[in-house]
Amino acid sequence: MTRTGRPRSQQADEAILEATRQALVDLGWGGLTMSDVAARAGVAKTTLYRRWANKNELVVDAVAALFDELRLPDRGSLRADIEGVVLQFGRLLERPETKTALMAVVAESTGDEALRCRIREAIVDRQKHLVIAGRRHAQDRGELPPDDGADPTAEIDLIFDVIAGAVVHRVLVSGESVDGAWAAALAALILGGLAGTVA
Amino acid sequence: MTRTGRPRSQQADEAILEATRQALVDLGWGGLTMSDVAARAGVAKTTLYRRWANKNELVVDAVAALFDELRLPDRGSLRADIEGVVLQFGRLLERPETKTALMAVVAESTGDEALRCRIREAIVDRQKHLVIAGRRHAQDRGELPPDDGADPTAEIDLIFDVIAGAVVHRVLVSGESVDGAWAAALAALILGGLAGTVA
Amino acid sequence: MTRTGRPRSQQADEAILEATRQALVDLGWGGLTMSDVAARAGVAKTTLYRRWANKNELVVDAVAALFDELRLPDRGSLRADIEGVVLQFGRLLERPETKTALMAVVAESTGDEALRCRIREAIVDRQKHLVIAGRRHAQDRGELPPDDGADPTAEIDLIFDVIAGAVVHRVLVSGESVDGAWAAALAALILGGLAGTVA
Amino acid sequence: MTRTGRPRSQQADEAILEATRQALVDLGWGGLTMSDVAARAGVAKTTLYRRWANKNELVVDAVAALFDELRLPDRGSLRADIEGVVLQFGRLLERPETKTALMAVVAESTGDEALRCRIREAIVDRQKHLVIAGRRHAQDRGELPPDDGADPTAEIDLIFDVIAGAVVHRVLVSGESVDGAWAAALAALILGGLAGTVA
DNA sequence: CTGTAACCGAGACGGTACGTCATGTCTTAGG
DNA sequence: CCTAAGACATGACGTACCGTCTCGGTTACAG
Repeated sequence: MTRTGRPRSQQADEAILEATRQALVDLGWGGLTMSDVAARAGVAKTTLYRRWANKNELVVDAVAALFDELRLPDRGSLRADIEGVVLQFGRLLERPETKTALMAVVAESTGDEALRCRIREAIVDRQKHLVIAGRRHAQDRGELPPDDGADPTAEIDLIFDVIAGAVVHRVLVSGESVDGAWAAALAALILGGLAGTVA
Repeated sequence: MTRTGRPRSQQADEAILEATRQALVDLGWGGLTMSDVAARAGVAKTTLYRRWANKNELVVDAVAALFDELRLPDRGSLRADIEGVVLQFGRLLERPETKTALMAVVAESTGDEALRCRIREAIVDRQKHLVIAGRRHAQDRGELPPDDGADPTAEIDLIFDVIAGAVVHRVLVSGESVDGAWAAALAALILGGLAGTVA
Repeated sequence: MTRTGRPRSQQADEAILEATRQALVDLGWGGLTMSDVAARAGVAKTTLYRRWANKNELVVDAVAALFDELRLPDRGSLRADIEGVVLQFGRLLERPETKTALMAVVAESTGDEALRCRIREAIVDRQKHLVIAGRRHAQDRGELPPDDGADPTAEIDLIFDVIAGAVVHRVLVSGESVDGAWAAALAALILGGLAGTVA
Repeated sequence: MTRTGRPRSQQADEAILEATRQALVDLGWGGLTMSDVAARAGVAKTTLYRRWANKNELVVDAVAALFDELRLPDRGSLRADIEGVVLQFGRLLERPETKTALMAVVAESTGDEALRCRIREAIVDRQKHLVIAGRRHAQDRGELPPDDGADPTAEIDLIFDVIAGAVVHRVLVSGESVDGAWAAALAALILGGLAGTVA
């Protein structure tokens, strides 16, 4: 089977995603329209719909790219690692394109299993990996006990929900920023909690 | 200035809010339309717009009523109080009308200060009150030290963001349910954290 | 059954039909779009579609109004009556809005029985009435024999197809104008033909 | 200058024209699309556009081929010749591909001089030739006087507009078929008219 | 007990975005 | 140079919802 016909323009893809992010900043989720994105990207609506079936999927992909920048360098201690990831995630969520888009697509994903999967793959799993990496670093340093054979999934999920949930809630619901003091307080709470549950 | 003219129908209000919740269950946030709500409530669109300026405000009020049922009975220990409120909040969020609506209005509130205020008054403050009450109960029992004169706001906000954020994240983003075991684990983490920060 | 709701704007109807005729002059049949008509009429597309289901029906109604002006005053002789109606019909067809629209809707009416009916009622029957009236005038004057009891429908239809067809063909297909000389020649041919068939 | 490169496929031309006629039958003028014609002909759109600039020209050529079959055999009398050509033309117009296409391209030719020329060359002149031939036959037989030096163009055009117009109008506008009786009646009218104008 | 003012239903209104479709051009790989 | 395949920019399509408005008609309080 030979590939035939004109190939899709790769540069159109990136132009569309960038236009989507810019439109989110300017107009918010509710004001974002496919026509506007197409116009900003210098692309026809058809081209846009050929790649993404609807607004939700487009925005997920556009926003997902922002999560690529999340990293977990070894900062020398579990406390520093937690503070680092909290600050990083906080700064990411405070960007207007993330702020306006993330909750909206999560809301739309209720009752749309395909969208939920796309979000999980593109965004959630990428963050959860940070928790797993941080845990491994701490075990290597001896700050946390090594795996005892029990499944650590539940604990990882809990820590993930606490960290990500707290940051999301503070930024989007409470509407306050994530600064060093708050990050330190959250890290202290979690460290205490880990010590308490371990003991 | 005397109020004259035909008074507004009080039963229309409740019919509209109930119709809104039902429509959210059936159609989700994206599929909900004002016309549909009006039709379900047996009411003209005019009547609807006379009371709520737009979809967001209507949904906030419709959903806010659900949060009235949150209570913090004294369960005898801080641990039990936390587990109780986590389970209560989890069950509330797992209802389809809450699930689909809450994140959506939060998303819309980005860049809409009036909407953000309405959400804060109608929803957020109502939940935060639970944290404050639980803290006072624990102090009365001697589980937590009494106020030392320092402003406890920061600590209350942190605990609130952690509890509410973790529950929201688990239910809406991770897509898993809040059961007794998870509630116990979260309560344990927070209790350990409080002990650690206090010590 | 009581009439309820806001009544339709009668002035919108006429604005739309006039805008349609003007758009036909400017753009021709192929270039005419519903959006453009709506914009010219200062009316929303919805308003337009509420009244006419598609381009064809709209144009039929817009053009039909032009045929209202066709009259058959008694000019004193059958020859003069024929010449008069030929000239009138020729002038009507030479107007750009008629020229471009008439054949197009006739073409579309192939395979659309509803459209064919609409055309017949709104346009064709209105013209055929002129032939019937002219025949009666001529009988009153003694130029044609009175009805002998036989059905005159076939003869009327033939004369109608010859006159209307010849004018349409000359103007639209041959692309030449209908002037006095041509009208006289056509009238002479028909008068001769009538005499021949009668004799 | 030598012709180089791959030569055009001659069989593609006929496949396209035949596909066009078939598509006209199935979909009518309004429903006919270039993509569909290309698909039916098993040909790429590029190939189609390389030969015909647009839909109108393609359809003119596709339909014009049908007019090639018009003939005027000498049937022995002017009356028989007229009846013959009327019946022939009627049968041609009653074919669905002709019916739906002819008026449509005529309508489009309003305001498109190039298209008008193409129609005249491909279709109109081919028919008018029949009138000229019939006239010459009749003169040869002595049924009509020989040319007296005056320009017969006006008379030929009139007869042509009357015959072609009447047939077109009966079939397409009145929506009735051209049968022997009607053809005879039309022939009688024209013969009477010729006699009357000559006398 | 009659105004009158604000309410009510219904539904038409001007807008705007939707997602699809057809047009005519272009860019590939291959004949 | 032609061909098939198919992506491209453009722009109209007909639908749906928005939030406003205009109707005729309905309360309930005021004079």
